[in-house]
Amino acid sequence: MWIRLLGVTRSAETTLREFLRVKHGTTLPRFDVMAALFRRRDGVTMSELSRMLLVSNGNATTVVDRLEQTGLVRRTPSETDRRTVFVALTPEGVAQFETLAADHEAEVSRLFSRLSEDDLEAMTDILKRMVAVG
Amino acid sequence: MWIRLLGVTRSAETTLREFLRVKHGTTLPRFDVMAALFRRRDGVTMSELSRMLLVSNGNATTVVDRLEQTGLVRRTPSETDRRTVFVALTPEGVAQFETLAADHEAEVSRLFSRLSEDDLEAMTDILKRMVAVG
DNA sequence: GTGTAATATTTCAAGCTTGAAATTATTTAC
DNA sequence: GTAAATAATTTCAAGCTTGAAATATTACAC
Repeated sequence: MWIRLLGVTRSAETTLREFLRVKHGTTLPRFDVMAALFRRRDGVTMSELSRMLLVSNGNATTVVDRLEQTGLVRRTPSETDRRTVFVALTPEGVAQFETLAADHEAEVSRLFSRLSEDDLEAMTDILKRMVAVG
Repeated sequence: MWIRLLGVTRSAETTLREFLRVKHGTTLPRFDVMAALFRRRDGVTMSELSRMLLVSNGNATTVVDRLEQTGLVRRTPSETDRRTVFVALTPEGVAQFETLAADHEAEVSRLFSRLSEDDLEAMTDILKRMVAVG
């Protein structure tokens, strides 16, 4: 089961990576960061971000660095705690993500088009119960 | 559903990576290669290997390079086709993998211990139908 | 208030991963 | 038989990812 789960996930990721690269000139990690920031439009801390994406802190730093360099993302130091930094999409980031999002959504639907509504529900239900044994 | 699938898979991978690092001083990609070679004890070509693991050719090359350097894996040029190379576990590789395998298996079971037999079956069934829309 | 622990982020080295280009070898169409 | 297409592998640059160490700041115990 685990092998199969990994296989399906990897295939889907490969397809999505290719899709983002060819059609939108971006990468999966960048998309993931932007999606997280789009969901939390007023900004999140670096730690929150890496927890949301299940990646290391160092990783979040470098991906945000690159997105910041291309002007899609902005860092704002917290005024109350000088350790923390808030990250948020810039207007350009929001705009670019909006054009990506619908397209990406369609691609995901296409990828899983073989599954019925019942399948999706059953799958989601099981996945919910799977979270974090640690 | 896709978000959740990705989340569960990433968490599991993180746990397994940590497990392999701490308990066995190895990495997930190395383990994956060894597992593939263990299943096909008489050897596979580099291309077969990367197809089995769903990684790029270049990636397979570098992971095999490192495993070869530490003597766990051996490359043998084909006698009939001078382009192809067979990769196989060395006796040390087999021995090391055997001690890993049982332990890894137990860790995977532990990770998914919340699921019933029925869940596992339902999940496997759905995953089977999900493969490769492309 | 001071010292210690905890928290937030970045930096760093090492390894992983990709896609494209390069190399070498085989097959196929004429 | 030869040229072109196909195939197997490696090399390469760029980017991703991790875990640990370093830095800076805040919270807490006393």
